[in-house]
Amino acid sequence: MAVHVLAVLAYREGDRVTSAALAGSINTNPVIVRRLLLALQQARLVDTCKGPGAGSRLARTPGRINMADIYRAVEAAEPFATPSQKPNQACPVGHGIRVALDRIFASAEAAMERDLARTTLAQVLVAVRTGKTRRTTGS
Amino acid sequence: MAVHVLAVLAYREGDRVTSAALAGSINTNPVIVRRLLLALQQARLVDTCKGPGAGSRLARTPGRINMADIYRAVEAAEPFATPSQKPNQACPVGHGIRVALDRIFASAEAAMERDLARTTLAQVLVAVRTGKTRRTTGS
DNA sequence: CGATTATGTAATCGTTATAGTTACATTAAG
DNA sequence: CTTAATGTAACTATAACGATTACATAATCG
Repeated sequence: MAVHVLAVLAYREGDRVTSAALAGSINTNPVIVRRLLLALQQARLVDTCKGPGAGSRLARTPGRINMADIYRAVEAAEPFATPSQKPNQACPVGHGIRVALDRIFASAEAAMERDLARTTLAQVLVAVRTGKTRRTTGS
Repeated sequence: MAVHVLAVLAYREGDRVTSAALAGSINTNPVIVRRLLLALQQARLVDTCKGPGAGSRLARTPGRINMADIYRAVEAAEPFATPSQKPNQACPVGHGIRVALDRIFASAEAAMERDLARTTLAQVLVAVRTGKTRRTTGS
């Protein structure tokens, strides 16, 4: 959903857009959009002003924002479910499994982010217009 | 958590283990374990028998089961949140964004699975025992 | 200054996913 | 037939997320 917000901002390149207008495009509530914008502000992806005639706009050109930037800005929690309860420490497997899995999952997430980084917001905008996804040619 | 189950099974290589015993190691309920085992059975990762003295064991050696196998067996839904409501189709961005994002996310997930596939259950077992994670040397 | 416009933020509700729990049917071994 | 195990359904609890309402705050413009 964060991508949608940024895509609309990219569409109106340069213009400031209000949270109400963004919410209209996503079919949601302005408050939801504002909460998203807070995260995007902290990540220095958007630039928001208050007051009449104000709103948000991209902090950089769409070509310099990639999907990994957005993912990191928005996705606070890990994509892997962390069990609420600790495993049985008495069991030889339960004892060390957490650390081992954390490493593996961190690596997997890093791989995913590397892939996401290959697509910029500008490319998403082109894909939205044409219906086809274009990627940077592999390294 | 599914990894934990399989790691314990790998630890007792060959032996059949009951869901109650597995639940003891994970500090959870036997029913939870059985629900996991159902998914692992469908993925042909474990072999389960009923009756007294029965239980589950690995269907292949730990060296021939990797993290991507387990991930695919267990993770039914996508890791990316799919908005409940459709975007506003009247908006030029809302119109085509779904398709574009689906492709990007599918690619990212594939990248993650490729990374997960680099670690076998046997390697996890070694890591659990030694406290260090070893991976296959990059391609 | 003061009215208007927009963001920031808290409180609350509904939905969904997952873990957990209890209960019971089913199957296989002895 | 008894017993030990899985298969499965029903229900509860919890957490995450979207949605909604409400209100404080800041900035522009008359």
